[in-house]
Amino acid sequence: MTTMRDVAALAGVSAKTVSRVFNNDEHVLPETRARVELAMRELSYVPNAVATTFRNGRAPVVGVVVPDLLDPFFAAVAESVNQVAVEHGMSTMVTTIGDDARQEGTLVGRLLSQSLSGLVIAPVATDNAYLARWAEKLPIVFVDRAPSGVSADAFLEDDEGGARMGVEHLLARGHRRIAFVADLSDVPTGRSRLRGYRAALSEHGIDRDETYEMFGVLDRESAADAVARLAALPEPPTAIFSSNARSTMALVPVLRRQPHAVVGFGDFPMADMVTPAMTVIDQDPALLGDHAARRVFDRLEHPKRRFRRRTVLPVRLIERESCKVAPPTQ
Amino acid sequence: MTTMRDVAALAGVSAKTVSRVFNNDEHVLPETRARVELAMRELSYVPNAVATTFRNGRAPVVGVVVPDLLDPFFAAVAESVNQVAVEHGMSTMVTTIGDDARQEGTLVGRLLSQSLSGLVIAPVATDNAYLARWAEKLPIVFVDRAPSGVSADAFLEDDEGGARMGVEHLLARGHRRIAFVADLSDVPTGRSRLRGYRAALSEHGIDRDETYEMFGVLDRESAADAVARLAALPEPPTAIFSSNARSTMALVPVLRRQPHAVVGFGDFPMADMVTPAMTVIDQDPALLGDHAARRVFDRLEHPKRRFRRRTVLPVRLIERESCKVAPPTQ
DNA sequence: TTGTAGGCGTTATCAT
DNA sequence: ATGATAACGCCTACAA
Repeated sequence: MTTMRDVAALAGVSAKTVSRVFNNDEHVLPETRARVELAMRELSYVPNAVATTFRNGRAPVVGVVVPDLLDPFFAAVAESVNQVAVEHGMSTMVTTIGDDARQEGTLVGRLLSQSLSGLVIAPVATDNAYLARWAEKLPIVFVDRAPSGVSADAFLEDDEGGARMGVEHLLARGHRRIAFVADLSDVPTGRSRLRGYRAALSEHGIDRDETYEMFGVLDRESAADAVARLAALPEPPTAIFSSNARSTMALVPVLRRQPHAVVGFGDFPMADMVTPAMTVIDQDPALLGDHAARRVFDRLEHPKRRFRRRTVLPVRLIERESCKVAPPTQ
Repeated sequence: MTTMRDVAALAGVSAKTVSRVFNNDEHVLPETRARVELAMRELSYVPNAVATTFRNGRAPVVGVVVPDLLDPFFAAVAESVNQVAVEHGMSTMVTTIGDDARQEGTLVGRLLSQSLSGLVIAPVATDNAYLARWAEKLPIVFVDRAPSGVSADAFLEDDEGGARMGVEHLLARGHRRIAFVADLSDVPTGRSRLRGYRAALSEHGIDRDETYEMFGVLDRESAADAVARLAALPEPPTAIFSSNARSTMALVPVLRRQPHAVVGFGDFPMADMVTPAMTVIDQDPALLGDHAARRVFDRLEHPKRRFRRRTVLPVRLIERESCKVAPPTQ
């Protein structure tokens, strides 16, 4: 690997001068510059980015931590963070942590020990206190899920309001027995959405029925199972509010056999083409990722400036077919 | 940031001893070890990974380069590379390069200057010669698309055979006028699939009709446009072979208005739930990514060993509904 | 068993 | 305008 010293030797200057040329420092004579540039080309010099990072204690890299890249929501977040990073001449380092909260600290720590310039994280752990010691050293921005145990910027979507909107949509169509399905019970977003669901019901004078709240709907099998259990209840629900896109997608096949009016939180590709076409609360993950990434760079560029810590982006309901299953005439 | 020196000072030993303790070196007295470990905990010492990387010239990081994370195919590849990396105690650095081949060199160069341990790449550029100088320094493994201008390991799916299989499926159902749609004309995978398409036709004595070969089908709008142009031909095709999942997904809405028998290359989420349910050639991107990542580590662990350079994974046809549109009775 | 010296490649500081 | 020096944190080689 050619280093600056090699280039310097060939050009008959010091390493520092090569450094100056490479970094477009003004204070280099044009002819010196020319000689150095020639030498650089001759040796096809590429700087060792690690050495530079080591030197200034900061890598031109933004870390991205998401549960799962197969979820189009998080893929979109990662994608847009990456775009913004590239705009700023940086790279992204993406790590997925799965649904296992216990791994989170280890994996994120491994990432952060790389002297990243910033971090965008959608955590799965309910306690992110392990990030506190890093937060002074680099901007950390939460997306999709609020920080807990550490104070940091956060870009969230209106989980509670969105859930409420979805449930109200079902109520407006005459449904009274509305179930709630979600993937895992302890994900922060899931909790907020559950709150919104309950709020909508209680505002309409409907008593909460815990047997209507189902968790663990991760795939088609568990979705079929959940719907079967709901159908077996003495007063089976006529509608379902699905708390996240993954659960919504898993529900689609069962709905053909056992129709229920459904509204899901989170749009997904082809949601309008599946049968039934799914009515969803749309979140715009790309925008979320974009905001988060820009905040990282804002913080880097203006260390003193004060920013709003928590930004909640609105969501909107996209009406398609799945909400149109009629309630029983009473 | 606490360093080994800080820990050493507190524990009353040399930095080297701290290093030994941290790396589980045998030659440390239990009591010394205990003192050092206490000091490490007290200062909550985390090693500077960049310094280590700098020192041994190699980061515990595998690079992943894909065109686009929103494409579930590449998301799955990235996801499984990441899993294998984590298994080996490493992280992944994912960069997306979009469809712009000209950016590829720059972005990949930026990535590689970080002293990565290995690279898994699904290139968009038709010439990857810029990788030649890196290939001696770290294992580079191509996925999905074969290397050109550099020799490297490659894990590919059987593009030509898969396309042939898909077209033959349509032929077997009585179609004779079969169109080919793809995203971009110069992607290597697209070329192979076009070859397979042509081969299947010619083996069945059908003359090639270039007006049946459409490119630029990237989204629903361009898909509608392409189908309209096909329908306007003097002898409009009755079936379509779609060269990739993105194009196939884009085609779904038009097919409802203008039915054609369709087989697509590449499965996608919910393909069985959309209307019409899409018949596809399935590729298993997770397996592709897994193989590629493992090859990276195999190369790292056995620098001398010889490996098969090119591995082609089989594909299989998943029959659903979209292929069942009947050809006109003649 | 423990410690010292030196260097990986780059760049900030201070001279000249 | 250019150069010498030193330092970033860690680890290998060698010494004690």
